[in-house]
Amino acid sequence: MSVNPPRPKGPHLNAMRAFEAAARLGGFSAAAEELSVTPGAVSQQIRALEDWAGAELFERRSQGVGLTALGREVSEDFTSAFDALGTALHRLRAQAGRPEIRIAALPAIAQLWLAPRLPMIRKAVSGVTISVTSLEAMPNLRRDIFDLAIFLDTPSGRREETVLCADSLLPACSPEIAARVADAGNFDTETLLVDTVWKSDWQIWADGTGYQIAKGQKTASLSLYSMAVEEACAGAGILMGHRSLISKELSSGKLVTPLAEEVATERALVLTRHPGDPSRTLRQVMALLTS
Amino acid sequence: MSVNPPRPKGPHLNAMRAFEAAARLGGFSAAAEELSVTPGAVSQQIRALEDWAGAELFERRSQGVGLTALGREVSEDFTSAFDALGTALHRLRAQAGRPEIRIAALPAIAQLWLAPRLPMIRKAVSGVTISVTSLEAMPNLRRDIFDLAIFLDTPSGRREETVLCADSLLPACSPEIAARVADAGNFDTETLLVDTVWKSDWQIWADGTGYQIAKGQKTASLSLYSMAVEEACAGAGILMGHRSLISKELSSGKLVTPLAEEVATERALVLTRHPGDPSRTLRQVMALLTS
DNA sequence: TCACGCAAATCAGTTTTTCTAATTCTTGGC
DNA sequence: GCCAAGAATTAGAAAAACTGATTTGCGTGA
Repeated sequence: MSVNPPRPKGPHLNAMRAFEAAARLGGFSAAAEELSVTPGAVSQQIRALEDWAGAELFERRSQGVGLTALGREVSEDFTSAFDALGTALHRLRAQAGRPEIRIAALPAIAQLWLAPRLPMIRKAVSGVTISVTSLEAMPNLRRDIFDLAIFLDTPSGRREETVLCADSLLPACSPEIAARVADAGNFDTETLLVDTVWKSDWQIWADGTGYQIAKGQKTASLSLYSMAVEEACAGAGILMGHRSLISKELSSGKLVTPLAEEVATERALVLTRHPGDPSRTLRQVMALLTS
Repeated sequence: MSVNPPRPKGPHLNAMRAFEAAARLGGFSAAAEELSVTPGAVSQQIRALEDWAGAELFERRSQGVGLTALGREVSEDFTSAFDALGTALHRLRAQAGRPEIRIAALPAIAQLWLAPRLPMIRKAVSGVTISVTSLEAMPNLRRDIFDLAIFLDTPSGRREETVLCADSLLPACSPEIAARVADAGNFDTETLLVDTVWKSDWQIWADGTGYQIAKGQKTASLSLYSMAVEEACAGAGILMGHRSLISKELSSGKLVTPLAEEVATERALVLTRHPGDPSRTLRQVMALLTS
């Protein structure tokens, strides 16, 4: 019982945040992704928290980690605390009066679906800064400060979600290629345009329709879907199109469907807002996006 | 609308914590005290948060700060979020199974009231580490990780508070000095022992009893109350005693009261625990302290 | 059976954040 | 008018957090 021990300090806030993210997402790498840091950083932070508590929060297994009983016990507490913090931040930004709407979207959605609608929105809410950030994966709206997110996802039916339009897969190409396919009766000799993020789109479509993709089929990979669309318009091959994203090209005739079969997927273009009361401007933007 | 803007980041967690503390305590210096940093650090953190939000959270006034409308609007959100975080931490520590009870107390209370009771407690809950930290001011139990706090305070009647004993002021000195005072009929020629933290104790007592403290009264200042008690026992002067802290010396006769007048104060020795369900061990320790 | 890949641990070195220690500013009270 | 209190503002120092490279452990598919 020393007379004046240094005031005992709690663990660092960042360590708790790292633990919360890892617990919620089920792994250090996923947490690192969400927090925009390396997995090593998350590992160190969580280790620090465990050292402070004097007990392990995760079981380290060869491929990945799992929560210990203790970790499971406390993770929801941390999650709801950080949710509350996120909500506080959202309110602060909303009340601070700097009028800004931040939208997160898949790169493909940002360019093919959102971009054509932006001018209309900017005009309707002039004076409000609209910023669009393209992300490969849906951010956690309770943590990252976005007002809206538009991603291709399976609708969950939660109140903060709005389905913008259903998604379906259908081949699309320039009219010339469509003619060649019609002549040949198959697309075995054509190049298939494959988006690296949605590698399996062709397979999904084939499974849904009964078509076979030939062993020696030529393919070309593109890392950006919008680039694949442009290539398809330019006659570089056949794209496996998402109807929600290429409707403009289809109606203008730049792209046509060489084969009629269309496969509906369980996913849809989903607009998600932060849970909590939306501002008037936000409601306005949502209405414009939904219409 | 650049294609891949860096993911927008929120403000640092520490900045939010600094804001929350300053908002709750009504000033940067008080927040700095609670967070164990300098006021400059708090000032910088809050400035960073304001920059992020694009709006001021505090009105800077000549002596101190006041919340702006915006600051007032959001401060409770942050407070409850950090309260939730504190509770999560408490639970983590409690569940982690490292059996430890942390007690915060005024130095005087730690040495004069708690120390004599500690051996009994240690015996009763052997295997549990009992740590005592002496602090000049009551910590915020929702933030600092203490299980119990014992301070001299006005009871608020909240559930987590237990009054250990009422406090009252009465002069105390060695029997020799008491004899001299009885002979002279006053203490004008004696030295008054003054604790620097409780400077006004003599004045409070004088106000309560009608005694006058002479202009040229000799005084001796001590920064530790327990040292003042020792000095009084050694015959160095008259101490303004807190009955709750010197009852042992009074009953053993080491200290006696040269004047019978005792002044009750509205304060008491208050035991406070963290709000939230106490562990079995904690309940046990509380029972021992209360008895 | 053996590379391979995945997820995490580790560690040194670097970057970023945070803090301190002075000094300055403003203003209310004596 | 001078002083004290509380905050702002620096530069520089200290602490924290992060990266990048490497290692480990284990399941998997050729």
